[in-house]
Amino acid sequence: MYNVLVADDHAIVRSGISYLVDLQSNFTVVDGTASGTDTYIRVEQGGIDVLIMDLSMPPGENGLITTRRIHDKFPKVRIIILSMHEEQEYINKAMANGAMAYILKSSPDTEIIKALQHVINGEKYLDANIIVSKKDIKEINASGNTLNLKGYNSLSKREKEVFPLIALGYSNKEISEKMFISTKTVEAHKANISRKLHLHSRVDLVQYAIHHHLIDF
Amino acid sequence: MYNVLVADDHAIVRSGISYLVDLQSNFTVVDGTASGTDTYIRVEQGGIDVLIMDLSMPPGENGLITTRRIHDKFPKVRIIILSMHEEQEYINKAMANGAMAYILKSSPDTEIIKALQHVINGEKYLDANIIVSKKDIKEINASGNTLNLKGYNSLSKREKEVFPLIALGYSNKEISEKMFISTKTVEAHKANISRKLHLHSRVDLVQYAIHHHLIDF
DNA sequence: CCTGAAATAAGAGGAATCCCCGATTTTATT
DNA sequence: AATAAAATCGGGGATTCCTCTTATTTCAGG
Repeated sequence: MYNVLVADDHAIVRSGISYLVDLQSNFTVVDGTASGTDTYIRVEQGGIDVLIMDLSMPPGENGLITTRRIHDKFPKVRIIILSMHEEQEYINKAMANGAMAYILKSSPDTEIIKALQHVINGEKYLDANIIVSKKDIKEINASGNTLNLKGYNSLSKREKEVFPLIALGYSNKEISEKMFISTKTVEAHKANISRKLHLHSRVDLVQYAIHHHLIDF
Repeated sequence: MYNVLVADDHAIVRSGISYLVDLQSNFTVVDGTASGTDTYIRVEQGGIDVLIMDLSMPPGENGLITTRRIHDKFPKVRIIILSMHEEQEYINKAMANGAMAYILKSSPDTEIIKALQHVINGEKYLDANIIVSKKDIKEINASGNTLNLKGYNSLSKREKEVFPLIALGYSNKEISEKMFISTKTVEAHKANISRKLHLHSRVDLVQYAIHHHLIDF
């Protein structure tokens, strides 16, 4: 019988997972935690074979850092990450920091069971619904090495003007007319923003703008 | 015996809620859905007394707009919103658009049970962990937060899926890959949305999506 | 069974964007 | 004054997007 700890900031999710895990004859959920620090403390107390953990548990320490800390001190604890994010970046980081399995919250319940069975056999497991391309892995490794911590403040005055307009859906032409400059200049600003902030698509720009409150809703 | 429909984009969460609800002697979960449009279609088919729904179900129609649509057409269906957001703004909008209860995902499971019992008695219910002032309650009852869905309802299911993706900045190609259709089909959906809602630019689309809460932030 | 809406998608032509390069002028800093 | 950064714009080719037209399949309603 393997003892399982469930870590998720949402009690409902903990209940759901606990129910699923307890249905398995060789697993039992012994506890639940709602934050990274609490999870670490609970693992420290011993008796945990498998940890099923969400990556995002605001506020406070997130699942990724907790994964790293627990894996360093208690390498025997198998960590299964249960996340809503299916971007390659999250998966890579989780696996690189000590996770043995990565499954999606949107996947059928059977994925958790599969992950449990794999990790107790010492095998890694990736959600069957995750599509991984070699190109993606290359891109992550390429961009991950060049860290830019400057962020938004590294943008110039003009770039800061252009940014929200892009996020709001204005075309290069519309922006150029609004600012009385050529579309070529808009292109330049746009490219500089993407380069400085390591954003590679319009979606990235929109998300960044939203999260940094460059646009109001 | 009351029939419950559970709507959440994460299968794990649906399982957890279903488990909890089925433990109650007078409630039974009859179905689960993962998107706003699917939820509406399921309610349309009948036999649903209570709907427990997440506010955020990307991509596609979100829970708020689905609440409004279902409440307009099927006012007898009691809607319980289960959300990760505890900001007053979300609560106000949900209640103003037809929800009978609002509970937090981070609350203990007992909150769902309390909400169920209240709504079948025709009473509204707010999560006990939410701090509400009397002033806030007045604001909840004010009608400023209600959505107007004249045009939106003329969109087809597929168009409602494409719309938020466009607003979030996805390119035709990215949308086509996400939905496993050709870029030509995406173009067709896009053109139909613009025609039906009389929106002529991407900015218009984004603004409409924001004001009608088609996208979650 | 017929009709219409919905979902799918192809072609063709022109507009816009993206991506590489380089260039000039203005502004700020040292 | 010298240097650096910012802001401006262009060329050219590849890609994508827009618009309009047409067409097939499926499916629900009368």
